[in-house]
This record gives sequence, C-alpha cells and structure tokens, in this order.
Amino acid sequence: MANLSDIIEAFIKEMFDDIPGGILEIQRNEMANQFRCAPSQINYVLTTRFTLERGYFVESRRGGGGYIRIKKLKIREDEFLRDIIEYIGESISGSDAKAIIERLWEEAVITEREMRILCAAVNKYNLPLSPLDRNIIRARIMKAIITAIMDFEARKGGEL
Amino acid sequence: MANLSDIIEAFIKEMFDDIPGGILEIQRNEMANQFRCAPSQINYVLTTRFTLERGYFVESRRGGGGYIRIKKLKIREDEFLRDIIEYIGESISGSDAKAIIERLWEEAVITEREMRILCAAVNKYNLPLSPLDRNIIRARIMKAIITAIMDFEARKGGEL
DNA sequence: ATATCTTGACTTTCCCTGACCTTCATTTAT
DNA sequence: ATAAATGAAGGTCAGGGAAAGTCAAGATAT
Repeated sequence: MANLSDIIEAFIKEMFDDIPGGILEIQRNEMANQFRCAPSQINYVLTTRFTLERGYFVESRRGGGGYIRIKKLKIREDEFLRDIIEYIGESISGSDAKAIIERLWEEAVITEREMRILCAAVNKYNLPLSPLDRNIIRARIMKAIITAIMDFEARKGGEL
Repeated sequence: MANLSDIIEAFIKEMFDDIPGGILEIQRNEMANQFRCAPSQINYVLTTRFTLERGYFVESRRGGGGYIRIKKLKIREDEFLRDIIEYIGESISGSDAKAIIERLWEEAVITEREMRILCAAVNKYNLPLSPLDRNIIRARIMKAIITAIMDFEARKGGEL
C-alpha cells in the first residue's frame, strides 16, 4: 500500500461505509487539497479504480457548485455474471482477472476460499505459457468457472 | 561454493523468520542493488526457487510503488493432500484429474460447488492446447488449487 | 557437453503532474 | 432586462518517471 492512488481509493471506499444510500458526493479540489496532490490525480483514481467493471458509476458536474458523484451499483446476479463473461472475452490480463475475482467476492458471488482458489488457478506463475497464450487460457478458465457457478446455482436453490 | 542465486534464495528465506504472517514484500531494484546484480536476476531466483512446488506463491505489481510479494504457503500439515500433489506430478490426464477431484469431494476436502469449479477449470474443452501441453497445464492448475486450499485452511483463524 | 547461472537491452505497466480546456453560476455593465 | 465578464468548479491529455517483466545470448560450473 505504498502509493497515493491506493490510499485515496481506500479512503473513498471507507466513506461509503458512512453513507447508507450508496451514493457519495465529493469535491475534486477539496480532496486533492486534502491529499496534497494534483486535482487530476483524483480523476486518475476514479478512472482506474471506480470503473463500471468494478461496480461503480461516476457522474459529475462542472462550474460553481460542481461535484463528483460516485454510485455503488447494485447487481442482479445472473445478469452480472453474464456481463463479466462478456467482458472477459477471448483474452484477459492477470490484473484484470484479479480485479474481477475480487469483485465476485465483494458481491458475495463466491466465498473467500473460492476467491483464493480462483486466484491460484489463473496466476501467472501457475500458467507456464507465453504471455499471449496465458491470457487466452486464463480467459477460458475464468469463463468456465463462472459458467460452472451459474449452472450450479441454477440447479440448486441459491444459498452460498 | 554457492552461487549468487543460492545466496539470494537463502537471504529471502531468512527474511521470512522475521515475518510471522508468512507474506513478504520486496522491491526488485533495491534487492538487485543490495546484491550488485542485474534486476532480472531476482526474477530468475523467484521463478526457479520460489515456485509452487517448493511452497511459495509470488505476485507483483509494476509502476511507481511497485512490489514483489512472496507468500510462504502453509502446506506441511496435510499428508493426504501432499500425496495427491505428488501423484499429480508434472502432467495428468483428464480422467485421472476427474477421479482425483471426485475423491477430494468424497473426503470432504472440497464442497460440491468447488468440485464443479475444479472440474470446469481442468476440462479438456476449456484448455485449448495440444494434448501434451494440456496435461501439463492441468497438472499445474490442480496443484495450484489444492495448494491454495491447504494454505487457506491452515491460515484460518490467523490474519491474512 | 550440458545444465545452470548471469547479464543487459528492451518492453510493459502504472503512477503522478502540469498545462490547457469546458461548463456552469453569479456578478457587473449597458 | 439582457449580455458580457468573472470566477469556480471539473475534464483531458501527453509526458516523465518509477517500478517490474521478458528474452536471448554469453558465462560458468558440473
């Protein structure tokens, strides 16, 4: 946890705990000031950490009385999993894969133990292939596992 | 006399003595500097010495504030699982894999849901490789997953 | 002779900033 | 009352820098 972006990310996520509605409003300059960084740093954090894939939606308004609004999205599980499969596509990097797996856990689609299993299964060091092939195989494995989870839940009534 | 790689390996292993959680974070360049070697030497040591078979799990991140994280897996307790890992070896067929996975379920090492996940992950159709390569990758994935399970169970109660 | 080690050049990923741009509300001038 | 000016937000983008990754080729050891 060395870099500023991680710290700001954690800070914002903590703010959500105090906001029951799941909608957060911040001021870019104020925040930049608080962390003694360039205002665009806030944009960087938002675009890299609070993306749609990670379950957030960001809106903003400029001018006097402007704001940045961050919304934590609610999901419908079946749709959610289909979207993830689509997002994965034919090939996926290790870091993208990790983000998805963590999201699955945050959304309580998988258990912590399953998260560890998944991470291990798609880890670079456990897939001794060329980077290109590795990303392809990783995509296959992830999609297969998510499909298996969907199928399992569909057959068996839904408790985790 | 021992070569550099051996020395670095021993050094890293000693670092674990001071880290009770079993998770170590290093900086590649700093370490290379310390040993007056090329940074890629560190990668060499990691890929040859800190492998899954030897009970380590490595993750990393690039860029400012980057790191290399080495996790010492807690795997020594379970003889049954160790035997299975040994049996898997460097390569395993689909049918052997399936048999092992079912056995794990019968022994209550994994849940039914995890059984499905595992089966999906090592299924032939999800590993579009030559039969030879597929068996090798399958072996890696299975060992990685079993190791992850052992580690997870061993850590339960302790902190991450 | 073979396997293992070591290096260096090049690549990729990620972080952070500063200069410049756009939008909006409010105030001021006509 | 309207139009222009002002100031206060937030947005964008390119670029520099800081890591770690890859690979092939040469060096060393067995």
